[in-house]
Amino acid sequence: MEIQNDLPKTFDPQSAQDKWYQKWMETKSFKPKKGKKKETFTVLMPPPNVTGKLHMGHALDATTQDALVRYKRMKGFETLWIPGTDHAGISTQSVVEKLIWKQEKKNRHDLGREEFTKRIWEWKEQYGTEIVNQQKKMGVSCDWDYSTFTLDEVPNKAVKKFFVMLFNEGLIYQSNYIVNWDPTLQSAISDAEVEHKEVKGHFYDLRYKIKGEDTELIIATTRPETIFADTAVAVNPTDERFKHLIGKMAIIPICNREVPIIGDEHVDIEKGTGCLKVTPGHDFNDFEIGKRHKLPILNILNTNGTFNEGAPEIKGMKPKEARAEVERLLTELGALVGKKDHVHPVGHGERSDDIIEPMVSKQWFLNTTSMAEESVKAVENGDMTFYPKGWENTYFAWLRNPKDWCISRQLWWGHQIPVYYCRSCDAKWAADEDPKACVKCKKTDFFQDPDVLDTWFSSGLWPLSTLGWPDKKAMKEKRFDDFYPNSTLITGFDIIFFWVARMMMMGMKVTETPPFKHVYIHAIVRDKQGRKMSKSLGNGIDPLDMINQYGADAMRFTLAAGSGYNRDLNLDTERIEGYRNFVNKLWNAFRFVYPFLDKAKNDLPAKSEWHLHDKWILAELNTVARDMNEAMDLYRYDDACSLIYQFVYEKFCSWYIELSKNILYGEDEKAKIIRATMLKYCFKKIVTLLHPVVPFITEEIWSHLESKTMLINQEYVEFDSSLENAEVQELMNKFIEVTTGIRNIRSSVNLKPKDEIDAKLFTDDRRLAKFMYESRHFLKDLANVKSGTIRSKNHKRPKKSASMATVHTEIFVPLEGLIDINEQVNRIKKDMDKTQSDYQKVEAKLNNENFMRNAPEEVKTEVHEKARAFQEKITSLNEMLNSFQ
RNA sequence: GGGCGUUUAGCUCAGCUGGGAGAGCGCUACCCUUACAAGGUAGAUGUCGGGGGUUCGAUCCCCUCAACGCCCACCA
Repeated sequence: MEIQNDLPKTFDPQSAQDKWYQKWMETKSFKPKKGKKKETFTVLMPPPNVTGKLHMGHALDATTQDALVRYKRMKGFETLWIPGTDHAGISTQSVVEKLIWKQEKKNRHDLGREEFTKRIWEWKEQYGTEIVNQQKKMGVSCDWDYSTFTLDEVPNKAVKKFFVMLFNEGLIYQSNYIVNWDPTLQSAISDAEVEHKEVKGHFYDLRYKIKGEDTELIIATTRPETIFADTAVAVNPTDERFKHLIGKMAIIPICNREVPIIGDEHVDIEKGTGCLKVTPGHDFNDFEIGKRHKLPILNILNTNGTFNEGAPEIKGMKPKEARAEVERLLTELGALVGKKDHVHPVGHGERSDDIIEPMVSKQWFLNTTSMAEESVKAVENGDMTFYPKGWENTYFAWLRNPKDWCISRQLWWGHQIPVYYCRSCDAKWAADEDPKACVKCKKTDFFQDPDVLDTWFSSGLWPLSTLGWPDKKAMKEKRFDDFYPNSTLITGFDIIFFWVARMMMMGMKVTETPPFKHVYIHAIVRDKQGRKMSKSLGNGIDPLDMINQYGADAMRFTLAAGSGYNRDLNLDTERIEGYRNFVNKLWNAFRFVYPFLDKAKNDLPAKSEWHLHDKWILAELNTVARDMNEAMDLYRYDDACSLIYQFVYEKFCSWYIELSKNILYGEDEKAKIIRATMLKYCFKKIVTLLHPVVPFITEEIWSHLESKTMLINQEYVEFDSSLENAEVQELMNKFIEVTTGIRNIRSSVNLKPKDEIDAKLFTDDRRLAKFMYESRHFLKDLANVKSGTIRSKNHKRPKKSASMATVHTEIFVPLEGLIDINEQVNRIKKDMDKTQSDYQKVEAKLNNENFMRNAPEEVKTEVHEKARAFQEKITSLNEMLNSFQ
């Protein structure tokens, strides 16, 4: 029969991608719509930084979120997915500043604040659009009308509103405090932005003279260049060696300044020499010691990290150079008594990778103590849940030990701090609207604080501001009341405290409700060897390359299949290729069904008309639907993918389609119609189940199944108890086992596919016997069985046949003369050995009194059943061996 | 220094409340069989990191050791 098929032999992802994304946009399919469920479902996209191109991590983000969003939408939730981009303060400012330097040899100060920020805006317009285009390529079904940039008007209002609120409560305060100073950025950064790295350095032992005595102290330090800022020497007050010196004065070498010797518990007797130089201006611990002892604070660094006039001998030098110079001076003076290699952690700027200098400066801080407490409670009492649960430990670790958050940055790109200072009086106030006059003296000579807020300050308010808060009109338009709180937040574990914790604190502070109910933490994408993808290693994989090469669906399926509760996802492009093949397999399965679609009815026939194959495939499909729903509800994308993958290959293509050929190419018109209907029905369910993960090919196939509707709007497949049929599933499993057995025999004697065979089956399973008999035509297609007999096991077995046994059926293929008898006998003996060893294991259990006494009834029945089955197989194998006698 | 995690087939990983070890990729053999060679059929492969314990029974629970990874922590 000549079958017409105008579908291409391989699936073309690119055209489907463009076509359907456009269609979905035109039909506004991404906008929230009331579904059969009353609830809404909200997902907030972690806004990518505007600093550049999307990487695989974003692709994973996009895939897991889009799959979830499409799934929930199909389940009938009124679903909203909010996109956006982040201004990423430090990151963006330095990228653009570098670019301008490269092109024009000008830094930001040459341009001035206004011009410089204007340039960043221009740059943002360009890259922001590029990011959106990339996301669209991936198929993200977010509502673009909700798209928000962190520096938009509403987020800016949110930032000011929140700032003023906390300022007035006294939770935001300004203080001279020791902060992490990044000399490259020339700004303070928060603790969370500091990365500690092991650095090779030295332990220097320095000799300090004691005033008025002939003794000295040896002090160990890794930073001799900071001696100029020392304001004390500390020993442990219980240290017998030194406690008599407390209260005396020590003399700092080089500068010959006198500083008090103090006793402080912080000093570790074991560490170093047990004597500590105290530098409150440039060391976090020393700052605390200084506070306890009311020591003066000296600052010997400029904002660019060079030394200032406080350290005349090394003025203008950078720390490394200065250290060498100080070492030289100390040696000259004979004050350096030792130098040992020493590896120790040193803070580096997350963005600049520069060594962080602790420095005292006036900064804005946010006291997070009570907010952190609330955020911890919300997770403890289940108002917010982490998936996988283990990540709550990371969250707790951070929030149970809250530190005040340094929120001011000496940058230009960001939300300027809404605090105003009067030049005419001493007034200082926060305002969420541009003030007209000084709140106190009413004069108009005032200025705004030049600093901007930490990027994460606006990110923390993201769940609120994207829904319009605090602007009443915007909140109404964006339906804040319907969509807040968000349902699920999906993100990587690397920003649990940067972002998740901050959103929790800030969201709960404003609304007293956690901003989301679930947080699903996905893996970090690494290369196939488990290394982080990075520019320096050159092992990054560009999602767009993958989409061009294999299609968005294949990439998405790969990422989803690799995402469960794991923390690493080692991505090998070979896997994408493998799933590209799966996508193509699905396409070709559809190509098979396609020519018969005109025969298919829209509704399933009455159950009485269903063939056993139909009952079976629908039961299997139903099981898969149930399990996939469960998997998706738990964010087990890996399970969901593997379930449908297995079903499509192992059940649907290998058996149901193969078994359908005999009917569809046959003469029985009625049977053809029923089978075509069934195939169409199955296909609709399959593409529905797959759509959240591979939206493009499924929508394409759907368009051939139902031209009037779109799959994106269909209802997801739910479990239907009326389709359950364990009996038929068992029978089909046996059928498959026997058929595979016959093929196995064929393969073992090297028969060509064209060689027809005669098969003799022996079984006492009467239902199976009946079904095998009815399936004789199918066996011709499946294993080229020309003729055969089916008998019960009390019949005589044929002599010298190729044979094998399942626990229920013996298969004999008479091939006398064609087979190697020894080989066949060995095969059976090998099977016998295995079966006997299996049997002995279960038999041992049954003979074990303790097992029989303690094991639960169902386990015992199971073991009994196994023993019986093995026994039956052993009997069968013996029959076979006998047939060679 | 503290915490978390990982260790299962050559590779990447799954194994729920303990009851005969799984998937994908790769590999081997044979096949261009009328949806698909981006395919089909059949097949091989594991002292479930080491040691101890609990149990009738441990990949799974407990203890311990080891290796690797990540996070946090004040640069004496």
